[in-house]
Amino acid sequence: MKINIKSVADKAGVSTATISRVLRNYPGVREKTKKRVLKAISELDYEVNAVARSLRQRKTFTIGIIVGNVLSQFYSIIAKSVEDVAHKYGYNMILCNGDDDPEKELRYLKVLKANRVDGIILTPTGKNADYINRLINTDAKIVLLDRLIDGVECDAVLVDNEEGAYKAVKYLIDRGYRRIGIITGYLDRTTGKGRLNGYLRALSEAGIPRDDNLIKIGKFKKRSGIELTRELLQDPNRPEALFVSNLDMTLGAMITIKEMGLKIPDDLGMAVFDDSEWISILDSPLTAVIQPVHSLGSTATEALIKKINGEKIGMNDKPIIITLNTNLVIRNSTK
Amino acid sequence: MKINIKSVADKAGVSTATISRVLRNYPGVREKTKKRVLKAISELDYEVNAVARSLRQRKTFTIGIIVGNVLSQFYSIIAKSVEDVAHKYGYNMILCNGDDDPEKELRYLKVLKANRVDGIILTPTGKNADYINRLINTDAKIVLLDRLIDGVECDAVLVDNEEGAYKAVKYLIDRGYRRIGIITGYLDRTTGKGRLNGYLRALSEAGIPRDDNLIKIGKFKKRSGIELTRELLQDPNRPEALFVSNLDMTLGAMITIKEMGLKIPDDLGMAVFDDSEWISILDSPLTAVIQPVHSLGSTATEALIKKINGEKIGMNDKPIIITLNTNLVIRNSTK
DNA sequence: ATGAAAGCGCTAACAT
DNA sequence: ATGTTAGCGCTTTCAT
Repeated sequence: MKINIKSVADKAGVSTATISRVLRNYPGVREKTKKRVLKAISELDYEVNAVARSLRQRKTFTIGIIVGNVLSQFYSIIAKSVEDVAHKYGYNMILCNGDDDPEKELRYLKVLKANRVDGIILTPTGKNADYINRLINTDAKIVLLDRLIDGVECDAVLVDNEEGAYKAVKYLIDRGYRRIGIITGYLDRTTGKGRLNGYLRALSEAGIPRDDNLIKIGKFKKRSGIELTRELLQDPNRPEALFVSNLDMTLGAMITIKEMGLKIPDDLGMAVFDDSEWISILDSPLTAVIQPVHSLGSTATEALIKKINGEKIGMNDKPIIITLNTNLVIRNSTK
Repeated sequence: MKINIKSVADKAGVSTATISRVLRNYPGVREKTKKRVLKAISELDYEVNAVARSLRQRKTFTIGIIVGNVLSQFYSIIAKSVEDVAHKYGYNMILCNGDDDPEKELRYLKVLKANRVDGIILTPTGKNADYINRLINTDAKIVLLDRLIDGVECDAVLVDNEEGAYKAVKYLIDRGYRRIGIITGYLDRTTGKGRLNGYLRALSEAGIPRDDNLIKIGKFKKRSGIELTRELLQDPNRPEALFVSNLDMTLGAMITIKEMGLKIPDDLGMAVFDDSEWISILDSPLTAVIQPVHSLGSTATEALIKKINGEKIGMNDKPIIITLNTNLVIRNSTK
């Protein structure tokens, strides 16, 4: 037997309108009636049908989030912080694993639209600009996280990648290193490009000429870290220090370094982007740029919910881009 | 201007029923009509309203999953594997972070019910047995993951915790250790209890008497790992080897061990439950019990979808409990 | 304070 | 092959 608002109404001897009022704590229901209704609800184990409610109210109280890959620590922290804030405001979260694949991203954007989520937080691949622009034009509420998209004007929450990388590389330079290698990811991404730029700025400020042999571009994945580190370190004229620009690549780098039998900091100085507790218990804990990952997620979600509620978050209709700062923790990975 | 199935119908000059048929690839629509409809759909950028469809079909093509804590590697792998399989069958996933908190668990169970998800995968806290039984009785499709609940009969997918722990501890014994400490979590959980039992079985088979000073029970969290390891190792009569029964506690244990300046394996032998790539690049990579985490998630999801489709997965209406095996990887954490 | 009834956008049974 | 229509379960306007 299916129970719905009608069953409750019948049982309580009132109309469905009254049940609805009680359900939403609407004023104007006599205390006595309310009691009777609540009794019926509990006796029938009635739970409102959110699907029907969403249809009627044109509001789902659900936000969608598309992340690159839940398996990486960065995104799982994002997922958690988004969910925390969403929940605080009574929203549910549909988590989608975009896998950094533009096709999956597009598919999920469509799924989220079909499900009429109230808003979307997107860690964009950088593609699908057309579709995303169309969404924005049809009044979809979107906040970008961690990266921007060429050709799309949209509110976003980012990290100051350049400054973070700059601080780390400058630290290496201050410690006396001159030949510093960098391993970074996709340059068509805000993150990859920014981190490279920070590296270059630190070098140039110190009057160290750019050496393209020391610059390796990969995919922000462990595999890239393994391979690029090998390329860099097998060179007879290898760098004295390494800056690795995300955690997954750092894992890869450490695998190669261990395999080659190199010791940090004796054989190689190191600084990395992204922190992890595992990094801090390594034999030589790594100096790292800490991203405010939790704030990234919560800030984006707060902004999204404001947008959903119709509050303006930027000024004069320009999209707002919030940039959060990083911190450098000094550990024992340099001489 | 809102566009719905009616707008498309008007534009294509057919009835909404025909649009619906095209949308769902129903046979019995003339090719020519279909083309016209598709054209109208694309021109209007129409996307079906899944909320309305769900209401009508009484089917949301959504499954809910409640995990302990997405921040831990274990659960994020689970989330990913569940999502992969769900997606393969055309289901979306609502991810809920139960935080191992019975109240949050209950709240989320209600949310999922209200949203009429087609099924639920639950990593249970062990509480809320009454509510969960009521759900099951009202025909909700639920599969438990990783743990069981006292007083609830429900399909489940587990790991052979006892056997895994047994193998690890037996290995330590085979390497010559006799005084072996264990750090484990909640004994009222299938996991905590099973892992302790495996430890005890290995000891008893080897004729080593149980020593309660060597058994530390905590919360499966980093903090417990830190504290319990300290208790164990500060004892003048400290164990020669340590078995830690999950990854978060292992992180904690390593923090304490590093802090105390102890060396593995010289000062202490180690074996742990759960693997991680970080564990394998430690100075002394740890011998570890590998759980088939990915299979856990995918097996549970496959089972859930079968249930949703009305296929029986157990025999004669008994719930089915699938137990997956673990593997022991030997590394360099013992003498 | 409460009820009647329309309608959110879709699907499915039935009719043509 | 296509259309008509009722209705999924709720909310909301308008009556009373």
